[in-house]
Amino acid sequence: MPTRGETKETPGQTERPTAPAVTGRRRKPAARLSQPQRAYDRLKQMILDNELQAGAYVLQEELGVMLGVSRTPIREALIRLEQEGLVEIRPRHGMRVLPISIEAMREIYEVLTALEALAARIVATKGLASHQLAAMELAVDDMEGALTANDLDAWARADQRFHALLVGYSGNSRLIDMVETVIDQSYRVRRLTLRLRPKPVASNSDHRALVEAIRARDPERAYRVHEQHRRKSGEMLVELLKKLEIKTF
Amino acid sequence: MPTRGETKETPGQTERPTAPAVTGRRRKPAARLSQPQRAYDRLKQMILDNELQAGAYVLQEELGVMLGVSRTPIREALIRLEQEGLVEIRPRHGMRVLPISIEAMREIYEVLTALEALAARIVATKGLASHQLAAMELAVDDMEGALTANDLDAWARADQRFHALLVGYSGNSRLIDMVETVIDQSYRVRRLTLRLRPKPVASNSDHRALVEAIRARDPERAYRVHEQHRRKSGEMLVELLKKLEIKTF
DNA sequence: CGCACCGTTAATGTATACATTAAATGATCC
DNA sequence: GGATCATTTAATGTATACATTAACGGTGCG
Repeated sequence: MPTRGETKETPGQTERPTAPAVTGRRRKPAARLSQPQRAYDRLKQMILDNELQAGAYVLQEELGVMLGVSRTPIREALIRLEQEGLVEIRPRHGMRVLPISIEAMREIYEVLTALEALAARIVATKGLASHQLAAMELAVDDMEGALTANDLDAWARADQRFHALLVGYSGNSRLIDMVETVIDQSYRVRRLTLRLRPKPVASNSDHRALVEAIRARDPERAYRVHEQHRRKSGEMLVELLKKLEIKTF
Repeated sequence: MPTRGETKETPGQTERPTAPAVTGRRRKPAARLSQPQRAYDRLKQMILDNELQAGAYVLQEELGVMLGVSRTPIREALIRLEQEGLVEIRPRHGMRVLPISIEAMREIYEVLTALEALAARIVATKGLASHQLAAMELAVDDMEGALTANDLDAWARADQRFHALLVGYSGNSRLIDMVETVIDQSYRVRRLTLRLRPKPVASNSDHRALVEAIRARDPERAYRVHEQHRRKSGEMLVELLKKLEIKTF
């Protein structure tokens, strides 16, 4: 497909190229963020960091006290978190951090695989500037280094960066948002299983193969390689969860 | 940490098998819906029906008067609509119904194609009960009948039903939600171009081929057939929009 | 005549008061 | 003793009052 510059910028949604963790909306760098935005950021951070235990009910009032605001901004933050699938709002019981079931992980990796494979195809079709390719390669190098140094957290960060770069380079804002949503939903499980899973050694050759396919401008190879990659890790995670015999996280 | 309650069930998200248009959340059949839910439903309906013109700014106060509620439920509804990519909230100008650009349509059909093709693969892998296959075939029959009767609106409804059935049968709630989001985002454009596009005659053989692949339990064929189908219609729509030389809808 | 500054104001952001309602409790009756 | 129903109550749902702030227009100065 010709990468013709379309008419203009998309007046569509918020854009957020490779944001790492909690961002949500808003982009004003200097402006003091609104209370709902701050509440959203902090709550999301607490959920992802497991400071708010999955399954736990917390009342709006308590959340307000925790963050030093009234219930109004809390409610608005909760609505967003609910729509992102991180919490559930139950009429008289407060909000509940949603546990992730095995079945949920299956669902998540199913869509994640399809979406990221699509991103790989798009990126390989468009081609990348050399500094973009370099950024992806750097991420792979960092993963390799982290593995050698036996630093699993550093590996996870670099891996996350690699995938975020790939998806971000697709330029499709809807794709980017959707991937972020499911990545966030499954973040806790990945984190908690990081030290229980086999060392991610095979990952790296997958990543290098993807970069090569992109460099070679071979969309179908990029698609296939990356789909396989995500499918494998998804299946590994689901199997791991089954073995752990823990129903939810 | 104010941890209350224990890890109990593992209900993922809201489920909504084949809901046709506006639903959002909540499922209580008899219960009177909350004001935010009602506001959300009505506003979404008005947006999709083009009663709220794309690009138009409307103040929260005005929306409240329109729906007979205060700003509080309106705000909560707007947050959801914003997150679904239907409106934009601008600090002092009210909310704005987002116009759909050509670029946005490209993005939407890119992810829609990937997600529905995934649904086709899943459904063909699992297989369908005979009444489910019958429901899909009925939708195809209805499309055919509508075409013969030259009733484009009926055709569009049946087409929508067919695709909703396919995605719903995948059983993947995240997939279902994501498809619904982009379908809603692009609804207005499809509606407005319904009479400008060539008669959707090829569609039907695609649909029949998909049903056949599902019946034959051939996931890769189902995937391929449906990806082609959505890709074609996406490209057709984008080309049509370009020809119309209208930048946004 | 134009530009910048400042005060006004309209709209939102936020807190709070009030209404509603489902859950919990206890008393009563079988 | 147990179950049902009325009552209480705690939490949310909703409206409203108040605070904040950016847009706008007018005025004065260069």
